[in-house]
Amino acid sequence: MKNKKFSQIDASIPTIRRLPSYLNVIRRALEKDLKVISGTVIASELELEPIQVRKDLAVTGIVGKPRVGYDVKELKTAIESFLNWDKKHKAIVIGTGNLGTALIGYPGFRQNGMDIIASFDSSPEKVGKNILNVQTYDMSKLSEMIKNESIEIAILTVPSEFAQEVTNTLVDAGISAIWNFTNEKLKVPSEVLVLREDLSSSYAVLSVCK
Amino acid sequence: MKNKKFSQIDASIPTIRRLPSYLNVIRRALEKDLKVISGTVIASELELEPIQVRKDLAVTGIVGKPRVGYDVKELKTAIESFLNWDKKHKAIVIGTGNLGTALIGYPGFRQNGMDIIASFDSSPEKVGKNILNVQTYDMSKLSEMIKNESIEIAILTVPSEFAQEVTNTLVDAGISAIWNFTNEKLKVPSEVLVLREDLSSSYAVLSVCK
DNA sequence: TAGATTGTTAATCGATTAACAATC
DNA sequence: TAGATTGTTAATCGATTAACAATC
Repeated sequence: MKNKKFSQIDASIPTIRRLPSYLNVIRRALEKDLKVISGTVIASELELEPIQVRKDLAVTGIVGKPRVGYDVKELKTAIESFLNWDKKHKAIVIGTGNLGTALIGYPGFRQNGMDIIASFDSSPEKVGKNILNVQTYDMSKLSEMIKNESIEIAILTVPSEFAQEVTNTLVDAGISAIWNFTNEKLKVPSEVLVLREDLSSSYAVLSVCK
Repeated sequence: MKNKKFSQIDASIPTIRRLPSYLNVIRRALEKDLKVISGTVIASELELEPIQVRKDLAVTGIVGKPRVGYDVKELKTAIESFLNWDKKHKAIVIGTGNLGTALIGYPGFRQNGMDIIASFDSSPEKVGKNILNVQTYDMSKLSEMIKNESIEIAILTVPSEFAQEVTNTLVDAGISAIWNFTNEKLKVPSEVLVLREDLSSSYAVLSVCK
């Protein structure tokens, strides 16, 4: 694989967010045994502009062939590598309600390097249970697990009123990224990355846009 | 409530997405019996720029008082009305797995006008079950329900491989908005609004941004 | 070859931020 | 009154889109 120049981390968030869709299309092309795929084709499948696809793909360092397109295998590798989806990312889920359980089973995670190694809940009847081979522990074990297992991502699906309290524990234990599925605005030190998955804001878009 | 001029629907998507957070802060202020709140205070609670908050709030038609801020009750009403959260929106959930079940129970929906009146599943052992007073029906009833009950929003949480098939049924029955929780790019006619809730793209951001 | 596609440089578009007069 | 905050107009910033030469 020729990476030629290493393009700095100059990918915008919108670009990063589109890459998984490209990867979907490309993986499907690979299943169909296509050797080569053009930005034009990817764009039309996703109803995007070809120029946007080309610009986005460029950040992964891929080099295409004029008139032909991109080598499918090479492109798959380039995107996976750019996204770090070719490496394991240890994660935990905090709160094993329906949402937490759904996320543990989400196929798009495991397929792409996310390794959920444990879940946590404060309810005694959930502790000790096993969800798709993921063991549920008591909250008191949270801190220890983060420290000992070098967890990268904490997926937070507890009820909103406990969100900040749990976050404080996570931060003290040295977590580096929190995926926040609650409606709470979390207060964290600047070195901790919080990504908010905000269903209310999406619902707002639906409500306004008809 | 003085709405003065009716500002066209010239709110950007990012603005619309921020409004629910403002509403959260404002509702909390109301619980504390505050009469008035400034954009500066809202901004600092959410770690945003005051100018952004003022600009965003302006789209709701609210008029503040220099040196004082906004009337809390008036502002709450203005945002709720702008978002159409003061009206009922009939919705259905298709696919009552863990994710569908979680969404049926999501408090931020019911509180803000979303009225989930039914759910659908293809598995016989789920049909007839009751989740938080929401009845699960067989998929064969889907089309009829949409037509008879004037459903506005279909929340799609079926496995990806059935997403397009179900979508076709929804579109044929005359749905106007689909909230797509699958990874599938849905093909719909241009008059149907599809909002994709894309966990893969968020996971990509987390993976790249450390 | 002719023509489709890439990749780069420039133009456009839209959202965020800054500046500041008006105001209570 | 003095000073904090609003709301408007202008400037900046960044992402998307357009144009086009290079190329296989």
